Amino acid sequence: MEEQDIKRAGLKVTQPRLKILDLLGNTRERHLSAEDIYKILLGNGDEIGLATVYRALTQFEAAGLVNRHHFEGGQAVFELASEEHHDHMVCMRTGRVLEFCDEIIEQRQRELAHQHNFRITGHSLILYGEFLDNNDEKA
Amino acid sequence: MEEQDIKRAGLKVTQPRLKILDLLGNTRERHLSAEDIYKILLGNGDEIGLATVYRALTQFEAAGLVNRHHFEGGQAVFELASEEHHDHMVCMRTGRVLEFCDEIIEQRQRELAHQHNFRITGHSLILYGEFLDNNDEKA
DNA sequence: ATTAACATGATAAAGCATCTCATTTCACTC
DNA sequence: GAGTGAAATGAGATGCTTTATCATGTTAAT
Ligand SMILES: [Zn+2]
Ligand SMILES: [Zn+2]
Ligand SMILES: [Zn+2]
Ligand SMILES: [Zn+2]
Repeated sequence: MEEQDIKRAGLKVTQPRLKILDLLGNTRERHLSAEDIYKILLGNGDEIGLATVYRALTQFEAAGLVNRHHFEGGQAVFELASEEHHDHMVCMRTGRVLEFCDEIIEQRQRELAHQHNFRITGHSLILYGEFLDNNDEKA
Repeated sequence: MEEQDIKRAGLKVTQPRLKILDLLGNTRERHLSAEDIYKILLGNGDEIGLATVYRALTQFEAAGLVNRHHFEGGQAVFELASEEHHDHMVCMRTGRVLEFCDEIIEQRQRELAHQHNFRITGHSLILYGEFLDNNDEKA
């Protein structure tokens, strides 16, 4: 339950925080910008401020509830943190985002880091391009 | 010669453009932000505007002379385009950047894209962390 | 040298994100 | 359930990076 997540993060359980987590968990587009979230909630008739959305997302990120990604051009996007790590393919035509995780790549990153005496704390792998089939925004 | 590069890009050969390309080619820190470049040139006694730096870099990027990267936090960084592609390890402690290229990872990216009917037009792979040896800013 | 197109740079403006602060809400006690 | 202090909210101001505007200056070809 979202309430437990918020409490575990050492934060008060408030309406804005619940609304944001609920939205992130129940939208079909996993990756939303702060402004997306703000506008969707406003559209739902909820009262919320953009500053609150940014604040909550930053706190959720610090607590490991949410991940932030900087896709090319524009705002950062946020998604509910999933158990297993993944990277992203981003369609420059439709905005569609596909998640993937490849153990060969992940392993290779660790090897390269080790070779260079580098301790990895995080990484970002994003493939930009376009999907050749057209089942993009259909159902 | 930088003059040829600029002409080939369909741009007029001007002092600011020459200075910027020259700086990018002759500094030991390959990866510089627009403001870095602006300040270094000012410090050299050159007269230049920040807007010109941004404009020139954007034009150089469009011409393939320069690559832009969005490392975490803050400004984009620019570097002279090298013949062969590479990715980056970024030290969060010192700012040191190490370039690498791993054919296994590159190949795997192509395979994954193909599997998902995705045509890659570009990608970004950045490892964040810290170097464990301390030969960071020495020599 | 003339000229027309292009480039420059100071400043304004845009876009994204964070900060400020007066007011409200939460969580806990009695 | 009312009282209380701490934390959170939201409107707006502010900050930071980047782009747009536009009057002036420069380039390159005649
Ligand atoms: Zn990964
Ligand atoms: Zn994702
Ligand atoms: Zn690569
Ligand atoms: Zn590089």
